[in-house]
Amino acid sequence: MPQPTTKDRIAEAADQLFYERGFEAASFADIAAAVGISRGNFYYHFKTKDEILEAVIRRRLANTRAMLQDWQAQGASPVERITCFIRILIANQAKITLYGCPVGTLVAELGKLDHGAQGQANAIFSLFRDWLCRQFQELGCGTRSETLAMHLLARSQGVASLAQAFKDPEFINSEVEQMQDWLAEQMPAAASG
Amino acid sequence: MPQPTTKDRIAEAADQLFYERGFEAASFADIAAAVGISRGNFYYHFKTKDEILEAVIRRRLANTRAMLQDWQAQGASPVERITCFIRILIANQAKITLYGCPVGTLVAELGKLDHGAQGQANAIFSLFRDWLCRQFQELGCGTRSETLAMHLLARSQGVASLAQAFKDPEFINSEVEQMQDWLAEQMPAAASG
DNA sequence: TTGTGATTAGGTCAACTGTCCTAGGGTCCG
DNA sequence: CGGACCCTAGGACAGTTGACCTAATCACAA
Repeated sequence: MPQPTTKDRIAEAADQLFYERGFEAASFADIAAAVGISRGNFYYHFKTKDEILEAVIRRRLANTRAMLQDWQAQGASPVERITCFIRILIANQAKITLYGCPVGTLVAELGKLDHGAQGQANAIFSLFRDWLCRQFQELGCGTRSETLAMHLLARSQGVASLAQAFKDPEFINSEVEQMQDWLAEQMPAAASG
Repeated sequence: MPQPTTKDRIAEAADQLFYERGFEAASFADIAAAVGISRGNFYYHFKTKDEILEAVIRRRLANTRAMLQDWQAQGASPVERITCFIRILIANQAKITLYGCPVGTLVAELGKLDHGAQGQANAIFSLFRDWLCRQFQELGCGTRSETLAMHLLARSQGVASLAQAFKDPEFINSEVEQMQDWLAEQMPAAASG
């Protein structure tokens, strides 16, 4: 299909607005204005706001899966692939400085709202965690792989949080370098060197 | 004063509710119910919601300052004092697993709302950063001190984010241990050992 | 052409928000 | 007693929200 459907365009606009303003703060009217359709028209495509949220999460899950597959194909070694992950922070530097991590901020907000979709949103984190875990296993980290994956995920989250708080994109560069050094230290062969 | 004023009780209840539900999601009605006063009565004590937010931030700033002073008195060495900081994650383990970091989630939300008070809320982060920076300087880390302070702050944020996302208090213990090991490595005297 | 289902615009609805007003209950002082 | 002042309760206000309906429009097949 060459043309994206209206449903897709709504999901795309909602995706962006949920990121920039948060799930609750982004209203139907905002999304409608962004797509260029009338407010009432929403009901035909999505019956509730939660349905839009689900569509946005499904969209992000699909995009994340595709990205991970790309990295799997691009990176020759596990270290190169994990480096791809670390570099998202740089690729999205400007947006992260403004709005933080899309996944982290959404999961945090849904958690505070006791929203049932928090589990679905968290599946994006799980996607990254499991993929990273597999890379560390290939690297030969064995049982430590899951711990290392969670550790790297946490550090990325922390970097995004503080970069947004202090509006400091440079901090991202500094931490990314440290993460790459850390990654080099995790290679079992180099551990004793 | 043995009895806290109504204004203080409002600020205290708002503090907790802003933490648990977020600033926007916590309504006047919620806070009023928590304090046990009528909705309309708010206007006498706080003219706008932003005034309540300012009071909450002032409250948190004061509490943070007091806590840092306590650590300054308690910890004999800089390492012990920094360890105090790391251990807040464990002291507040249950709440962090439910609601994340109070400072980080508030700053992130205010940032997304383009709220003018983000700078004030961020001052809490600066308080921690500057205090940590001084500890690292005393430890002999010199010019690296500020980088180390920001790094430790970021890691704490990351740990809180993921603990809340995965609802996993155990992850906090695991990361706290690593942070303490990392801290030991930063001591210049032990760098070559 | 007519018909049919997909899509849209515009508008209504109750519920809730932060804001604001007013009447009155306390308490102290003269 | 009476007036002044701090505090409170309850309700009214305009604005916004998500939800929902209906009539009109579109594309396309028979």
